[in-house]
Amino acid sequence: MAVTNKRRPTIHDVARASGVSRGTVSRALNGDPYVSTAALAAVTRAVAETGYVVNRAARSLVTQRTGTVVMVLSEPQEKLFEDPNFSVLLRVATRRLAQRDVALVMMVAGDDGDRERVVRYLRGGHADGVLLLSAHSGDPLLAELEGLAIPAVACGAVLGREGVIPYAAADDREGARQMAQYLVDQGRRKIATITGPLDTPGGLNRLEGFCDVLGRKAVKKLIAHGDYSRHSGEAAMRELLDRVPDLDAVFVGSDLMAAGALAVLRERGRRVPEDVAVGGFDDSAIAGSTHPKLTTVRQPLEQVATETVRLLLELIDGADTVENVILATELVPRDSA
Amino acid sequence: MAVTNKRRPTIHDVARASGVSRGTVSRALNGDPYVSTAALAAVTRAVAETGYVVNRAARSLVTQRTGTVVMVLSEPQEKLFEDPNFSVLLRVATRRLAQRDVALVMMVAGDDGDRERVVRYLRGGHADGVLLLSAHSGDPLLAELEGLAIPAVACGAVLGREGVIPYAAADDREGARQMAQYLVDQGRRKIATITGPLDTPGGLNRLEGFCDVLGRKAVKKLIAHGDYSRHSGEAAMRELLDRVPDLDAVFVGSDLMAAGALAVLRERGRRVPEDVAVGGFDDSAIAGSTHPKLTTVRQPLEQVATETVRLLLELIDGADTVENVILATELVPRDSA
DNA sequence: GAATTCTCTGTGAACGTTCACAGTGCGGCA
DNA sequence: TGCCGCACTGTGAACGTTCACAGAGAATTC
Repeated sequence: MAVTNKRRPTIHDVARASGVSRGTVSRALNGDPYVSTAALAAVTRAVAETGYVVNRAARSLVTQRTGTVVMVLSEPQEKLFEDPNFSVLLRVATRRLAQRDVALVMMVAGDDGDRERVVRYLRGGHADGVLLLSAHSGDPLLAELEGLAIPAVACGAVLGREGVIPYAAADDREGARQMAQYLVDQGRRKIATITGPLDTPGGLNRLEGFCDVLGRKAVKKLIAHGDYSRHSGEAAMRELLDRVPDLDAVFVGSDLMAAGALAVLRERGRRVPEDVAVGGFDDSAIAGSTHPKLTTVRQPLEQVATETVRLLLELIDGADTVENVILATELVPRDSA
Repeated sequence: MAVTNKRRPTIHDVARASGVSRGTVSRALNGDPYVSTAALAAVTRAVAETGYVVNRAARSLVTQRTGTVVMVLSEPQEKLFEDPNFSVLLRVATRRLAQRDVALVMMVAGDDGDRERVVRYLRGGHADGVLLLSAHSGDPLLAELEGLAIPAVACGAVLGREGVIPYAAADDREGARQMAQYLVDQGRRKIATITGPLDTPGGLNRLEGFCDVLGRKAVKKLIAHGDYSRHSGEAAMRELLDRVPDLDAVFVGSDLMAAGALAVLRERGRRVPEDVAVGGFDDSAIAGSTHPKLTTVRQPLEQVATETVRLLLELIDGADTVENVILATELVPRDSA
């Protein structure tokens, strides 16, 4: 264990220390089978001795691979920070990639300037793949991405490009069905819904699932739209109450919006769940902290993240295509319904 | 605008296209003043024409700089995702770094395996600097970091190393003073507090500020401890109510814990703010979504992130030392006090 | 008018890897 | 015995930059 030396040890140092050549060290390090056991042992010892760590820059200069993946957050309104889901995705993805010694670079693609930076970064070949988060269908980044021909995978489907950009996601539609059915089974008769943005899979598919159970025509007047923000949940709830004063349940497309809806219901003097039952979606941290606690649909975010990473790594490793992954949801009954 | 060419253009291509030498292109690209306006124009044009983007690997091979900074999350309990502050820090830091064309790679340092990976990454010279998030004083990573002699800056002080690891942070102590004084001014007489972990600056300094106003001896029996989680806020509130049934105010060290405390107060039949006033800290998203809305202390997280990045870049640019930055807090009166 | 400085330019070397190629020695097989 | 293939090894070149150096004119100074 050498004291802090000014110069970092190179592969030459390891070669000298182990008495073999550069090439053999490289082979030993990269798991080439044509390395004698003696050489392998010598190299292993020398690496430990010198504290050698491969220089990625030099390696990627010749291999044309970077060992880096970019996570792009395309969140136009800066509401990312309101979304507790995001942190889960980040944490899990980082870990999974780190296990394969792949570094995760974060980039925000909020405005045109951001986007240009992302594209420049990718075009420069600084990453082997892209992990897309909350990409909307109209996102101009998507077109640019396709031109780049770089492996890309999304967390949650990218609407309109389901066949183009592979993804892993929760089964939003089935989850919504579960909740709608649950409300029906509780004897609710006038069930409204507050959707997320319809250009996101969560917004669209949760509405679809809702309609699957209740009938598209029957719920026509019982739909209001939000944008996943708490505030939009409040606004949509007000709108619904004005339009359909006698509603007795509402399925809200995200826990955060549901928290907003709860506040409005209270403000309007409706008791939850006695007068109005409320169902959320996500089972995020906020679901346990509302009053009353939120009955919601749990989506397996950790698994979504794990699978997304797996897909991306497969593509990077040369797979031509990969199968999308859809994960099951689970209804979590609490106090609001 | 060439069609997707197989080979990425190199500096040689730009040199050829602009009729100058490699060296001149490099100089033009890096803002060297000794470049004629004619050459600069030719290079600029050629870059646009060829779609050239510098190859970072090649550059960092010779400059020994990577253009990369690591953000390390040392959060032993996986409660990162409960913390809305974190996303703000991440978003702002990413942006600020991107503006300087520095990439941000994320690493989690939860267990020993994680930590080993972080150290190996840094020892390999893969990053120019480190951004520490929520590092506790006993974190073994800190010692390793010092041995590495790599620029490191923390978001929030690292207790016990304030003089070693530079930081930007909110003025926790003064913020706590503001809240304590506010509660006193409202006529509250028996003011308790729930602290964060005392090995974090937020835990310690907010308690200090509280004591500054109320007197250390006077509050001896009125202190309970939490760990920033919602659940710990509930437990601490119960403990306080059992010990001091006639308390009429409580200053809670984080909004999330305050949300827990509110739930317990309600459960025990105390009206907020009539019977008990509650003050939080952070002004995070949750503060607006509790019932009643939380009176809290706003810490300028975006500024904290901005300043942290600035300090780190200064160190990377060669500054020997930098001054810690302490930012002012602001009391935000809402309904809970 | 010569010497000196200043601005700008091109060139060779180096950064630390991997890869392709050309061995070398050894055992088996005809 | 001679030949071939096999297991393993070493070496030169290449990846795409930047940097130090040297040199060419032009401008400035004495």
